[in-house]
Amino acid sequence: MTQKNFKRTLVTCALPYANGPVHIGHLAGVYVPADIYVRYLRLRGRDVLYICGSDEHGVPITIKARQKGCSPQDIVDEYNALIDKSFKALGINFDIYGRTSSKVHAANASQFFRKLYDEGKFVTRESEQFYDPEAKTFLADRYIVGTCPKCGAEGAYGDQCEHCGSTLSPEELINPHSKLSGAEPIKKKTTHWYLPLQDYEQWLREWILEGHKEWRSNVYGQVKSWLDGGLQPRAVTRDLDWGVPVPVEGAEGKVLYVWFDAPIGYISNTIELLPNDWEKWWKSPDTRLVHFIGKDNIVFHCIVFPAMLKAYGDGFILPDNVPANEFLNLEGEKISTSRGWAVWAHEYVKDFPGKEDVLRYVLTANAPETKDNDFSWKEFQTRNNSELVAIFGNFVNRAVVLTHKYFGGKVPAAGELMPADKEVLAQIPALRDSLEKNIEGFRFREALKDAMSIARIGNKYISDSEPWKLAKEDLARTGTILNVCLQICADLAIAFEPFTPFACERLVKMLNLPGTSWEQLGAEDIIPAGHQLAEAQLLFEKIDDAAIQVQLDRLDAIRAAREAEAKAALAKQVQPQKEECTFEEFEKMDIRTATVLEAERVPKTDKLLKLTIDTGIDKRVIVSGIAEYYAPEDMVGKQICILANLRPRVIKGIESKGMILMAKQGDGSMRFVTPQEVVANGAVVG
RNA sequence: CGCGGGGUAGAGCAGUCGGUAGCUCGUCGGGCUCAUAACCCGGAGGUCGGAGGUUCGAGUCCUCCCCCCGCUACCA
Repeated sequence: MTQKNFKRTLVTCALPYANGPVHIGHLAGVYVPADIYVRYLRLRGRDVLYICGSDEHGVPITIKARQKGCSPQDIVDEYNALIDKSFKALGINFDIYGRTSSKVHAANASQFFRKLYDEGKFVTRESEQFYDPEAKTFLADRYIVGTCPKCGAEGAYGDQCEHCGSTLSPEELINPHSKLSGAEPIKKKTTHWYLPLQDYEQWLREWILEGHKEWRSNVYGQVKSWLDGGLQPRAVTRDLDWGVPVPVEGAEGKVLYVWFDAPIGYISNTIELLPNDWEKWWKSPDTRLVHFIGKDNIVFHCIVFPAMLKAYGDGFILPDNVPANEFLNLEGEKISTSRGWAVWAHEYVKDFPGKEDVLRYVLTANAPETKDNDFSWKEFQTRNNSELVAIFGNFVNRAVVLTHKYFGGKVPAAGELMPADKEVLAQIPALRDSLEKNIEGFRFREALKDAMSIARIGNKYISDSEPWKLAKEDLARTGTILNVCLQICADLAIAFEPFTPFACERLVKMLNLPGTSWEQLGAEDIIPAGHQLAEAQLLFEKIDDAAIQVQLDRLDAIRAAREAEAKAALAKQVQPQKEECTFEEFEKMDIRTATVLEAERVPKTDKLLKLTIDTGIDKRVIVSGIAEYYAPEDMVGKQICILANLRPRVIKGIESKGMILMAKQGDGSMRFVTPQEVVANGAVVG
């Protein structure tokens, strides 16, 4: 895929937003594939720089800080540290994990803006936006809530009603109020700077649509769609007090919009790491720039950021590829940070110590490279037990254990190779070739299969040649076979390094190798005869059902909590007021207190109770549909209110004379209306 | 609404230029016993979302429709 001879590769990963931990969706979409790519390039001795960091500005962080009663800085400090730690624990070691709240970034982003500003690359626009007079801040549509004009549901957002799904604008909301302070938003004029993207349309067209037809279809298609639709000026500033201040006089209270701010973070973080040498990575045409991102980020990395860099000029290079992944679901449902539906990286490393590779492996084997995919704990277990343990780990164990058994752990010399041996050894270079092509073409799922094929070949070879049988009559031949097996083990240590680095480190130790390099992969003499192996140890261990059940239970609990919450929200929903009625109409209703004397279920019904009650004027029977909420024995002796003069009606063969008054909630549940203190039966309510 | 990606065996995925549908796991049967009840061989299982069309021939091209996910809420 590489058309040019690049001298070095700059790899960036989407900056995680520092208002929550990272989860498996982030890992599968961006960080694991990027890490595989970087490890591979390093193993090949290529010059690579690997950049990431937290994205720490923007409205949601200020909201979260307000909710928690702390400063935005406290929030980002917490998550920056947590995320950084999670990545390291999973073997994802960036050259720098920076942050957009750093001084270096503030200076760099500010300078970047200022240059474009000075050169007239922006346009300004005045617009009216909603403003919260109490919180003294402008409000995004999302932070204005009110009653939906279409379905009447409460709590509809300024952009959409989640109850009926209609798309709204804040103007349409009935009784709009700020989610922050509850105040009614007012409209206020404000001026912002915009990057006129349409000016770059033709250039983008040529650069991507003509020049990068090799990009993934989802990326290419998305870009084409945007370009065909026509580009609009895009705001690069916002009214907010958290962010990089707009470095222009009279722009107090304005900061750089995060999407302008964040990608510059890639550059800032490079500057922070290499203050004197960073330009080589960003301004040399022989540097290859690759952005790893998720599909929601395509527009920003393929259109907005390149347009920014183009506008800035000064030799900035553009991405050579943007291998965006689709999304990963969890147990069939969309991953959601706000709803807690996720597997968090920091919790995983706590729950599965020493199994960092397993997650890396599973997320790669099932990576959402071409479409959204699903992560399930059952699959996680199966892939560990049937693939990592049974195929990879087991093969290594077979080879090493046999070497210890027959040769005291010393690598036996290879005698004359038989056709079967040669055939096996010949397959490795072919797989290496495929592996290289797949990784360099960003097909990591395929590449992982290639690596696993090496272990499959090993298992087949050792089964077919049965060295444990030969050991009795022909120890030399046994030695040759084991020598081949051990070379394959060494191949595995190299080929799997990008995918499962921790296991490969253990394997290298077991094989007692000084180190590995990609160039050795496929050679027939990676481990010399006579070389002493270390003791056999298991590369991977089985994961039992109990460990999986713990995770499934946790998810069930989240699901249950969410359903309970939804139900509670439903219960709160209030019916609109009924049509006006006259006093005379009300007077006609004979509402009075009564006491339940007897209660029994009506046979063959789910909801009905037959109640015998004392109304003060008589004892009568009322059939009521409350059995789902009250058991008969709870009813006896209770004082309630009834509508006494309701026309009698036969229900299930029982004449019901009147109606029990119930308070009915939005979710359908009911409660009695009972006098606060016991009163005489027959007291008229009115 | 529009646009982009996707809809292929029980599950998860490949299918490059159109030429009798593949891979991994699971499942069933057999073999082996060195190995973490692991490994090896074989079988069963798909009208390739639906309907039309082009073609000697279509999962692969064209048209229409249905479903899922994104692009609009800074959730990769």
